[in-house]
Amino acid sequence: MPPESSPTHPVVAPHAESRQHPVTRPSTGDELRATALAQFASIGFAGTSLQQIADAAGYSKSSVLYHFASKEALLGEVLTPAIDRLEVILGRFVAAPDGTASRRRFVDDFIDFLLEFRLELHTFINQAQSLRGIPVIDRAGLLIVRLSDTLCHEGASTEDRIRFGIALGGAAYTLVAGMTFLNKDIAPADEIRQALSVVITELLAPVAVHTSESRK
Amino acid sequence: MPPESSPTHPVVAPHAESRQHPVTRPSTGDELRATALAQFASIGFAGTSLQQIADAAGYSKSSVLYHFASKEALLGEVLTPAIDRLEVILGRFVAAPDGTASRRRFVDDFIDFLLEFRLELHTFINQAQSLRGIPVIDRAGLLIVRLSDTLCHEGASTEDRIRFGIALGGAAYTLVAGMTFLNKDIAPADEIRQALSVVITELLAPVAVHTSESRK
DNA sequence: GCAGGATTTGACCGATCGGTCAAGTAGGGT
DNA sequence: ACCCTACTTGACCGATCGGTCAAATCCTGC
Repeated sequence: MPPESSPTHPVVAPHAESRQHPVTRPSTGDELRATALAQFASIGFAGTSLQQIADAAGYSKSSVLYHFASKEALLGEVLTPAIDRLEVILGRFVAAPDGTASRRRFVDDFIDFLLEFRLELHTFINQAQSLRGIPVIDRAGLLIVRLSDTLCHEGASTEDRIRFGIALGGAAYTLVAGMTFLNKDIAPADEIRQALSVVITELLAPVAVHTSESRK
Repeated sequence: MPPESSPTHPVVAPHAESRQHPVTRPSTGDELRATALAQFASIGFAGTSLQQIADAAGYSKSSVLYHFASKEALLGEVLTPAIDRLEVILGRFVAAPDGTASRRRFVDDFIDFLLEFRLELHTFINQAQSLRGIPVIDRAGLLIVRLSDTLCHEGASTEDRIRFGIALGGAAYTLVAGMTFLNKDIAPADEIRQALSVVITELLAPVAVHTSESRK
């Protein structure tokens, strides 16, 4: 029976260290997940073969299928943490009272999400339509729609929707594809974070104004 | 020998009508190009098989390979018109004197380009990294870099680069993927155009200000 | 009607696809 | 020593991959 996924059980190192320092080396499953994610994001799910993933990670194809029931299951395990995180962010946002401060914190949360799960977002964003029917994809799709509806309310203008779409798709592209051939990783990291914050706020702020802080 | 590509020669209908009215039905090559483009954009080049393209277009796989030398050649013919158009737009922009009016016309040209070649742009934008080495892809990559450099000048800030990336990737995403599951094609078409114009100008205007119209 | 190029197609090729299976190795508890 | 579990792997399966080729079929000028 494959090692069950849910929490990657540490087994050793009683003094819990979360990051993969040489003390707690990443498990085989983690290596495979990371390798698969990189391939899914750049070549696409349909275009990535289990053999490629296995070769890139230094295992055999059979080992990949030992750790994950199928290629789709592997995709599910790869994307789930990102979707969980996005769900938390959205939940926190709808729970808080409408207001500028709440909006601002949401944007901050969202940018943290973008930076941490850029590959997962890029994978989902650009392939959701062709992967419809896979549970994890459908779940993510519903989340995105909920997010859009929450940010734009019901009577949102076309411009508001387009602002949200450009922020979402633009960030996903810039942080993954654009990063590696527009600016050759010339990125002081926190400089990127700050620039991203300015632009995303600029894109999503008008939406906030329309819906809750319109005429003060 | 396959029918040569360059200009789709009409053969009939001396009174030239460019659009595919029932009078001049689209040629087999055009049908295949359109079908392939749709598949490349949604499933990805690597994930699309010649069989799928043939089936979707109502031909056999052999027919596809009769009209196009290979899968890569098909990709090339599909993307080339868009790249040609982009090249013209960029050329016109660098030829004109730096100024706000020139910038504004460039944004208009660019939005026309986005709307007309949305599938081509989406295909290239999200798969350029994994398709490096294919001539048409490398050519498009160079164009994008030139475009970025022209818009941002040399000493452009990280924020400027990110603005350009978000505008480019965001528009490509919104017009293709976002369109079909965020807003169920509720799009009065010119309403989309206008909203797009506002948001793209907003994203690229600061770049213009920095480089040429900074301190008036 | 007929010749001849343009087009379409099915049969076929070696390679690779996702996935199954059984044989094997490694190591810890007893 | 023993066994049991976790893990890894190569051989193998039917299906499909991109691509070749030679027979059909279609269409047009004569």
